[in-house]
Amino acid sequence: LNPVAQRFILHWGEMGSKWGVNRTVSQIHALLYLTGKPLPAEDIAETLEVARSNVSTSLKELQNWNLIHVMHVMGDRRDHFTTSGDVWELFRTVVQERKEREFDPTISLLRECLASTELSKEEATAQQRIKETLMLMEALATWGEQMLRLEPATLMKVLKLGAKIQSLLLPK
Amino acid sequence: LNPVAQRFILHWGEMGSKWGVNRTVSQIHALLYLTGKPLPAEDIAETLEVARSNVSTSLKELQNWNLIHVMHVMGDRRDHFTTSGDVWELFRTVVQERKEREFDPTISLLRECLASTELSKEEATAQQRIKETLMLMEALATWGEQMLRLEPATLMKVLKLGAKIQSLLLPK
DNA sequence: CTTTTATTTCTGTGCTAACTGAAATTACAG
DNA sequence: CTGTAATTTCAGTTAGCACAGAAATAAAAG
Repeated sequence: LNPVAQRFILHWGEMGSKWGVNRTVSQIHALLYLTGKPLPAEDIAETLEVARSNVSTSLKELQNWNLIHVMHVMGDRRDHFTTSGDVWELFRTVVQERKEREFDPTISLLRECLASTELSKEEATAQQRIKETLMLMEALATWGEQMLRLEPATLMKVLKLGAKIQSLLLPK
Repeated sequence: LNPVAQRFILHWGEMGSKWGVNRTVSQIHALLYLTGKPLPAEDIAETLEVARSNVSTSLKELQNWNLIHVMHVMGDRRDHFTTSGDVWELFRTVVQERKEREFDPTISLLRECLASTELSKEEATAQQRIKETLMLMEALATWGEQMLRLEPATLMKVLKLGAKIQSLLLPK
């Protein structure tokens, strides 16, 4: 394994950990991403020097995240795995999944909190703050959904526009 | 502690864990946020039923994240802690910190990877993909910085605009 | 300066999640 | 069918983080 690739993969693993993603899972994904070719589980295990069973579990996890898919190679019975080479698509998938798994349930909970009658008037501050948290999260969720539906190229333009968006906003 | 507040705090703790933030740290922050009033470490420990020392460490951590600050109350020697009641400000702070701690170093690493001469031409795919990852991250970083400099109200308008931004983009 | 109060640092323990290696299962080849 | 290859599941181990409690330090009061 090329030293540059190795550095990338190790860093990606650490990065994953800091964001609540299993290290091996992120490493495997990084490897598939850099390699660009479908790899069988055994090769992955060898390259990353982890147990074959660990690779199996991690691949399942990556499939649950919709980040990789199985492929087959002529004359080879083994499953091979690839990931998209489009970094935008990968980004979109991760955001999408995390939104559904973590963001949406939190929004539900906040709604329930506000619907509850158990908050007395001494807790007006708390109620107000939960409300504002909910509004922020709803706004982010809706906006995120819309942004991720855009084409990568369009999305890139939006990013490039950056703060200049203000000027388009003001005339109103 | 109000049952609603309790639910909120517990959920926030779990949420934190999933994003790589220590559970107690997130819980303390949630408590301070809901309470709205400066609390001494001891009260926090009692309310959350964790060790006083644990609170001490977690408060330090929150200070490192610029999420809370120390206050003093007349006639009370103890340190009291508060967090901003502005959810936008909190959001901004977290994004800012994570960008500096995790995003920026990754960008540096990717640059180093590309500058390295160790990638042979067989690894052209890898090189290309690192490059695209770098470009995405740079674009996000720059854009994020600009967005977070905007006033909360302006930022909210941008979110509300959502995908309609496309129409403002097309005429060009 | 001594005593009390507040806070932090440190050390050991416990818990969780990750991981390995073995066993079981599944899929396929002959 | 039988045997082999591939994959998954499972049980036990390990490693790392979170945490409690004790000890140390710092700050203030008297």
